[in-house]
Amino acid sequence: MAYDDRYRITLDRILELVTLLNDDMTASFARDGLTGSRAHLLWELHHRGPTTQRTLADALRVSARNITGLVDGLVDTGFVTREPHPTDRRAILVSFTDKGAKAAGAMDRDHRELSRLLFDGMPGKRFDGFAAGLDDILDRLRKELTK
Amino acid sequence: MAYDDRYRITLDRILELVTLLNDDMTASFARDGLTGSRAHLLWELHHRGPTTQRTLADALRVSARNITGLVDGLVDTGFVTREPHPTDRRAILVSFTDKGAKAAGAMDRDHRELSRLLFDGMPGKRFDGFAAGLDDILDRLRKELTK
DNA sequence: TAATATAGTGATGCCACTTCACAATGAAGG
DNA sequence: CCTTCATTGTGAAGTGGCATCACTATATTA
Repeated sequence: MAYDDRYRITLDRILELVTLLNDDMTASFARDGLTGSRAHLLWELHHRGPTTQRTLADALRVSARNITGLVDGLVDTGFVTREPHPTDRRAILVSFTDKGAKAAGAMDRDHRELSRLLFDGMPGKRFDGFAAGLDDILDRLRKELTK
Repeated sequence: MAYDDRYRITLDRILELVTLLNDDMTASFARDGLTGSRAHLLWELHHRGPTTQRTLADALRVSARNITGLVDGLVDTGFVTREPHPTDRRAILVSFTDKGAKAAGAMDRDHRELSRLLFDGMPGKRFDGFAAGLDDILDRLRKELTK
């Protein structure tokens, strides 16, 4: 088999992995009453603590307007609250409710669980080989996209 | 470093790969005047030839109603046409226009090009190691999602 | 032929995302 | 202090993907 064909087949497998991961995570979020975007916002909040909407917009790389909408949804469904910013009266701090904090914790656990599902019990050499190749690919892609 | 941590870091890298690939492909589609979903439909058409909307709905795993919308968009932008089905007067055959066929060809080339960008020049052993690990992961994930 | 299944579409609604315009507030400089 | 400029967030309006429900037209089958 030509190299070119092996490359294409492997790329197809990567794309299949993308789909499967996406489906798995989407389903998992849905079980918690979340969408992917809202979960992403929660994830960011989990790592930053109470955060300004502007900061969230930059972190998620979406428009400020879109953050307003996502936070609206998360407030309606009880995951976060909007608190006044202590020093800047223009700004708003988004914070977890109890429900939101719990959901973020669940995401943390799901993340660990998924990583175990993928790798646990895999021969060390295979894992290392995979990780090395993955790093290589990532470097190539990052370079391509920045240039 | 604990194994668990290596697993989590590697999962994070996979997720970064997902994002980068997604961005790259989305940008590429946009250059051709396409969205991801419309490109997906074209891709399917490329591999099947003139196809019924019902069949497309099953192939893309979306509702029939959604296919109507996607085809509407692709007709408006000149990528496909709707032709009567020769034997079933309920059904519609979606076919490429010249522009659509060219776009599908371009997607084919882009796909090859991307696979080369990712793998070309990579040491054979590293590629093999990556491919083996990828297959392993894919098996685990497939099993998890079917059960 | 009558009952039933199937292909496609209108209506309606949710979610993610954008740009543009604008109000309130903050910051910097004269 | 006060004017000018920058920034935060939101209303308005639009695009696109997606779903369900109701309905029409056309098969299929008993």
